Amino acid sequence: MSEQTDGRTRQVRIADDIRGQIEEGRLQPGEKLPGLPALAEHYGVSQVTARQAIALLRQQGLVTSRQGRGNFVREQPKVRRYGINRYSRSVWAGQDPKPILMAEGGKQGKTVGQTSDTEQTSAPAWVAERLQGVDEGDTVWVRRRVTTLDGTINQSADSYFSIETGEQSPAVVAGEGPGGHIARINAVSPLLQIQEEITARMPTSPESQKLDIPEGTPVLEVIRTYHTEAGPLDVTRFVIRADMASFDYRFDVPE
Amino acid sequence: MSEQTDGRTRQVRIADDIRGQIEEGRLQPGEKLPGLPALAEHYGVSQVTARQAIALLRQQGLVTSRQGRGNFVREQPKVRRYGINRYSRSVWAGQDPKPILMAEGGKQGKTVGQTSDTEQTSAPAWVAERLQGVDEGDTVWVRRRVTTLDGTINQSADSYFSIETGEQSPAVVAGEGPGGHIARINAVSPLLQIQEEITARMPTSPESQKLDIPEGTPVLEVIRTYHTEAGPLDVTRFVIRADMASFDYRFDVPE
DNA sequence: TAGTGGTCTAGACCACTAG
DNA sequence: TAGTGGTCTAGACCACTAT
Repeated sequence: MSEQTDGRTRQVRIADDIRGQIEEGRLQPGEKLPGLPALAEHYGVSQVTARQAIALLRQQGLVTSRQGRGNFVREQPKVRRYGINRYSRSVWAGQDPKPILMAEGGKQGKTVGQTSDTEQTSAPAWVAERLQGVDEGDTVWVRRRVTTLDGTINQSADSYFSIETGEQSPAVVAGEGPGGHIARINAVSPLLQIQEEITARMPTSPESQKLDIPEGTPVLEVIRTYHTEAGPLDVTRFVIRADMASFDYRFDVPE
Repeated sequence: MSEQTDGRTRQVRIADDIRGQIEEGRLQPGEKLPGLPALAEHYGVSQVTARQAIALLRQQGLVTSRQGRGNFVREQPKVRRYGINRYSRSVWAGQDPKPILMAEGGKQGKTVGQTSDTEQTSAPAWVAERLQGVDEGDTVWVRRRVTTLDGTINQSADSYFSIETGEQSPAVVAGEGPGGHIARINAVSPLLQIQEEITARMPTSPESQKLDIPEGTPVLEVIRTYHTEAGPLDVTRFVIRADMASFDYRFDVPE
């Protein structure tokens, strides 16, 4: 096992040591760690082992590595708070509402990107479970978007609609037209409730690439359903870098 | 770089290949992967590189490794849904309410563990921000708990209270007495609103150990504040295995 | 060009599990 | 005992960054 006293391997012991230095503030965010040769020398291990220790820290989201430059204590990006008042009627009922995501904390945020691309696919299970009258494998509409925030890619959002919705109101599916998306939904059928289901997981490799997610950063997966008088109309799955987002719910005590 | 055609390294290419097999269902959850020597042979790489590919999959939460046995496609544990009606008045206003976490989906769940340990500490910044009249570093009460669910450790919960709350109602701080925690809070001052703030991150090494979290599994960090007529009384931080939890919020469209 | 991190190899050795 | 994964090494070579 090549342990020495406790049950920790060399790489773990080195990682723990460095993590301690970060937590104590002796290594500041953005600061460069000693190079691999120096670390290997200092701890009396091979460079490969030193590198493994750094890899552990990277997986914990504490360190980033930049080839040809060095290893650095990771700087935490600003988190955006997603409060429920970003859905407020007063926001989207106006004529030129800001994008939903911008509703709150949009002070220093500038949305760029917003790739939008609409097509048909077969409904995944989790969509079928939530869209009325849609079974798994049925053809549905998807609108896929990737949003950039302050220059860094932030989230992807895939919105699913039934074929019927597409026929009745193409503008909703295409995400175009006057008045903002919620307002358009509301025009089709009055919007009653909003549901958000949240989990977290590690991104898959393609997601890491697509969203440019650094190692050691999980994603929040949010499934949002717009419940209208005519039933659920829009089921959207957001995948958001967890280190850039915080969801905030405040509600009365339910009866 | 030792790439061949695209920009992917060998380890990534192998990992992607195996991930594809998992997603297609050709490798079923719980199934054993080929051994490292076989993988190395099949892909024409060294065992170390094959092992690295497996490590990537482990980091993505797709594979677990058991020493002396092999690598296996990870089985997803059952997720528990945390809906807001676990806070319903009708649940805790009764005389012998179930533990909050059990309120919903408690059909097959058996809570064991529940270590509880109350002491004083100095308030962290995030507590001071939320507890009225408490500054960072002030002395406050903490009650720390670790909850076991169906035999596996599931979450830790640290509840913070001001010293005043401790004087006025020791039972609330100790988490003891008749009627369940929410009811006790409500008795001190009527409970008006509940706030939950959610993020996700990778667990630190000590947390991984304490909560027995497998590699590639992030944690959800939930900060729950009980807002009473007299202000926020209880600020609790939950750290929950993300692969065992899903939070569900459904609310009316805010004005 | 020199220094940094990243990938890969071959081989040694350790620890755990099964039969 | 044989097979599995886990750690570690030394050294080769690649890719990126600074100067």
